[in-house]
Amino acid sequence: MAKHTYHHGDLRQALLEAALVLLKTKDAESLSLRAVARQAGVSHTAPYRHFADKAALLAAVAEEGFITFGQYLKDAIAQSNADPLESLIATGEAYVRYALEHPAHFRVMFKCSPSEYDASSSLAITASGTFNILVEAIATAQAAGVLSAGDPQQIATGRWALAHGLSMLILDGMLSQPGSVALVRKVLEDSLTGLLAETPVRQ
Amino acid sequence: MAKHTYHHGDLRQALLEAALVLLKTKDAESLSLRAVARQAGVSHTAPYRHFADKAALLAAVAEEGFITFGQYLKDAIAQSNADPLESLIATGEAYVRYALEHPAHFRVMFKCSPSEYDASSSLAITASGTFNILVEAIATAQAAGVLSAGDPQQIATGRWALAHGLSMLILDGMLSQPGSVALVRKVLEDSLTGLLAETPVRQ
DNA sequence: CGCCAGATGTTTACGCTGTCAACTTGAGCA
DNA sequence: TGCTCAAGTTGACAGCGTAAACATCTGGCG
Repeated sequence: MAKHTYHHGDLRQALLEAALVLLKTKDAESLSLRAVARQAGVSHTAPYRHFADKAALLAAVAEEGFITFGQYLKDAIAQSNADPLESLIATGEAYVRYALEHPAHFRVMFKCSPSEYDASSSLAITASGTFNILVEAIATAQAAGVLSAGDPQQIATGRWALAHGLSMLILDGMLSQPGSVALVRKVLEDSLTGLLAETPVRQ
Repeated sequence: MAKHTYHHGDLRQALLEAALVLLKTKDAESLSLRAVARQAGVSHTAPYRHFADKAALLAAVAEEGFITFGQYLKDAIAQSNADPLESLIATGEAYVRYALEHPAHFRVMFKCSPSEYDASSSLAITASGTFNILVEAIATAQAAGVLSAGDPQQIATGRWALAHGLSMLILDGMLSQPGSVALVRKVLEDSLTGLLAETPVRQ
């Protein structure tokens, strides 16, 4: 398959890969449509044949991110030796680890304009699929009897928000990056056990 | 004080106010240096007499945000009737409320490039001052005996991260915005009491 | 086989952006 | 009074997202 024909063959995929290459070395801000096209060796308007606008390209890039991101979460659960509580800690750690290992990509994933989430877009479906990994981990822990009852969706929201906040704060330099790994685990644990001096009475 | 002289008088402050006006109606992305200058009724390079570059202007805008943001937190504590646990919940709610009421400004506050936090910049000092409000609320709760012992700084990090994550997720449309108020309170409470089925043993 | 229609990629152009250099204005001090 | 220098302006440049007009290839139909 000749790669140098006028017609590219699969430019859409090539553009996504080019974006990934740029995100490895550049930051999220400098990911311009034109830079992606250059990286793919194509004119600066060629992407418009495959994406409505820059936001659509970023949405596709974000979607790819959510897939590997979900893999991080699944791997973390798989390596928890079926310990449901350890799974919850591990997914939180994996969340932050993904953010630190792919900072630019992570930023793109969560910077897509809200309009991109409006409809039942492909991105929204993929993102909520990733979220569901967490929900199921919580349901598993509840079924094992180690986690209190409650809406798994809502509990997952709390865990997600905690990991997301930690990731963002570290990425934005508001937390000292060295030593943050130990801190992340401690915070994730505290959030499970609670912070009260007296153990609360549960019905 | 004639406002219409060639020399503006206090253009720096005027630019910050112009930025605030724009942030009320526009989103964070469209806050351009030139738009701020236009809003202030001044040529598009005038800001360079007061700010090194766009990032410096955004840093100043962010700093102003942290001040009113800190006021939200202080007000929340003041309205908690000296109940230390309620203070912790209320600060979390105030955090999210600020984010929802000033979404664009909130985004600017946490989008300043990490380099802006490098040195002991004015922004970094103000931001950590805001953070300290939380730290002190936690120390107060510990002194009152209602919160378990532990590094207040680290516990505050967890609370901050949780509120930050909730804010970001709501702003990015990943959480249904209606009904999010109740959810926020529930999540903040759960994070205090913990999620375990069995009450953990404390040493 | 020949050829045309439409998908795919290019060129050109527009207004916007951040930033720099050179210029002008005027306020305050000697 | 006149000089100096901070403060503001004008004009320019490259890069950006995007639209319109154009070029080129490919698949399917006669």
